[in-house]
Amino acid sequence: MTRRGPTLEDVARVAGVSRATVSRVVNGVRNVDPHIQETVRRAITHTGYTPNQAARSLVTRRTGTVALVFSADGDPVAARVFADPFFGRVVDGALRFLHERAVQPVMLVADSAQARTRVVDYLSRGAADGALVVPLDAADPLPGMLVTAGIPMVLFGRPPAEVRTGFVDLDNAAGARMAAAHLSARGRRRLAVIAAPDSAPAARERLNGFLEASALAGIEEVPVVSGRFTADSGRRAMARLLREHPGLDGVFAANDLMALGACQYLRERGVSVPGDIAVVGFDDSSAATECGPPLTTVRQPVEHMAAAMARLLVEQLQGVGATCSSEMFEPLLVVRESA
Amino acid sequence: MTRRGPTLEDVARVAGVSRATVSRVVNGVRNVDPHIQETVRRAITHTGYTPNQAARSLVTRRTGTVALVFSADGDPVAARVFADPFFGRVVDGALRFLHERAVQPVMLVADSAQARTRVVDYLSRGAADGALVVPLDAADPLPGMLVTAGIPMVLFGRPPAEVRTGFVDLDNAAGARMAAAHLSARGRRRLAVIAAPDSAPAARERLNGFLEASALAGIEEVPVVSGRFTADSGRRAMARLLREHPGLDGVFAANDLMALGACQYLRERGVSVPGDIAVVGFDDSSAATECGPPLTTVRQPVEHMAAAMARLLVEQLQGVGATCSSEMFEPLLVVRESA
DNA sequence: TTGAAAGCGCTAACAA
DNA sequence: TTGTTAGCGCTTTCAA
Repeated sequence: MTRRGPTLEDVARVAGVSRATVSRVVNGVRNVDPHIQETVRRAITHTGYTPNQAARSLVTRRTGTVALVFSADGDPVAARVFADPFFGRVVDGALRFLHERAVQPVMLVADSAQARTRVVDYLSRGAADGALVVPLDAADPLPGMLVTAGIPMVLFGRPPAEVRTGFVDLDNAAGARMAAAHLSARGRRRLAVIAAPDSAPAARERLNGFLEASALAGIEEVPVVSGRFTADSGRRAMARLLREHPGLDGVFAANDLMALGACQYLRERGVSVPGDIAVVGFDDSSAATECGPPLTTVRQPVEHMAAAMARLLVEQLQGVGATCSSEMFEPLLVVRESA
Repeated sequence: MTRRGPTLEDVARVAGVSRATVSRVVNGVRNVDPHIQETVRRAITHTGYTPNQAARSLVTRRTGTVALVFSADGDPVAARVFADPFFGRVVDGALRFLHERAVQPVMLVADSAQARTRVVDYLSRGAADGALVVPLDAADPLPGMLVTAGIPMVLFGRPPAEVRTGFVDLDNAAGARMAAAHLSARGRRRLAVIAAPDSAPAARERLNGFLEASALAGIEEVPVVSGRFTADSGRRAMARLLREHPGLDGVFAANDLMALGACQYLRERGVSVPGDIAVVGFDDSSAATECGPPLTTVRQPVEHMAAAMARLLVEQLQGVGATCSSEMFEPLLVVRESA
């Protein structure tokens, strides 16, 4: 199993030059006689030479690789990540950018304490130059661990205050304001919110933005019930809202999955959406289109955000950017049938 | 940006021993005095030492890393891979196995000629020890390229005859025969198939198996419409079948996502499933249970297959297994409500 | 059981 | 413009 290919030395011998010259040709350093360059190239194809990454990294302290990490605190990440096109959009945006920069992206999954340790190890050993981290839950300990380990990284979503790192994020409050404006423009006056735990900063911003815009529209009393980002928690929240506030005509949920749960519950109870109650979600994930009826929701420009995340990391690695720069993005209201 | 941590040398100095001894402790080689072991361990935590992967790989010719590659010949892989729970199961099965063997899996995406070259380069340079390749189309050139480059690899699905490599595969024809037998046992006689492009050998085997078993049951005329493995293509195929063959009472789709799309369409048109038309899928992915009604489907033991793929590769890397061993798996009919 | 020393294959100063 | 040389940090003989 010891694949031992030709080395620089071998190529040098064949080409009749020194190792250094071959290295220069391989790495495209100028100041090499075009004629010799040609000879060396021939020798390279002739020998079938491929650079050894380990040897290279040992001296450059670089791998040319960046990790894209999907991280969650408890459940199997794979089942979640590979069932929601949202993540496909993240991958697409990040990979496209990195490819253009000749940086090789590798994807990692961290869905247990053990897996997190392994990921931190992997990066600490220098197997990749930095990490783009997509945490599925706000309470995820991985970002903190990476900061502590001194790994260059950029996060998808604003980190907790104590974790100092670069990130990209959406103007969640603005998105929520759009949702409120849309509902009130459609004449809905008795609004409610299915929010999410305060531990997720994005969730709080969405709630606050919605309340703010409702107030501006003259709607003061807006009942709030908290869910946990899951469809099931959404349906439960909807049940409670319906029980305690029977006159509702509009609901905003802090993500699509909860909006989906709410719609399911309403449909089962014979409440028409949007006839009786209009529902607006957030994310524009696959759940939005699969919902019955398709969700009106607030869309994040995920691909752009992912590309920006990659750019921030690359700049940081090149020593151009700061280690903590961040970038904000604007959401977009997508009107479908639910509101 | 030159993260330069403590080295073996530093630890050795602190512990008052030689580099070699520290190396032995780090790598758990026996024949080290327990007392000294303790001292070294203390020195390691004290200095915050982490091994340098490049230096290590340079001498061992190993990275302890294996690549899981998703590969397709044309379209953006990410959008497809991250929308089909099937791939989540592959990832889950492979990762679980590799984690237990202390092998770090990294996932790569190869969806263009350029990306393929990069993946081959990545592996040729020794950034990972081998590859588990999941080709989305049969015409995919990547497996051939990797064989040529001498990269240890195992494929998901049987490769073309000219590509000599290890693989795992499902008896797709047998699964499709089960589907046909089930439908005809339930008294369905007017069957149709939502197939997939011939470029996917698994898809062709499923189609052939179904037609073969239908013929055996005395059902000769079976209309076939091709989808592209997505829910949306499934709903479109269903629409066409319904239009062109209004008397259908049973449909077999080459994967669950297309079956799901078909069910959605039927429901919308007020066609009862399975009352009017029975639907059978293939895969038993999470789409099967999320479908309304839950899908009767042919289950692939995907996790087992992926684990086997990982095992074959690891054995090959350890010099235990042959470079070309393969393993076949049997499908299982899972009867739910749709047929 | 431990240490000394020889590389692994490459890049990058520095000389020529 | 090219070659010489000194490491990068680690594992692994080989002696002691």
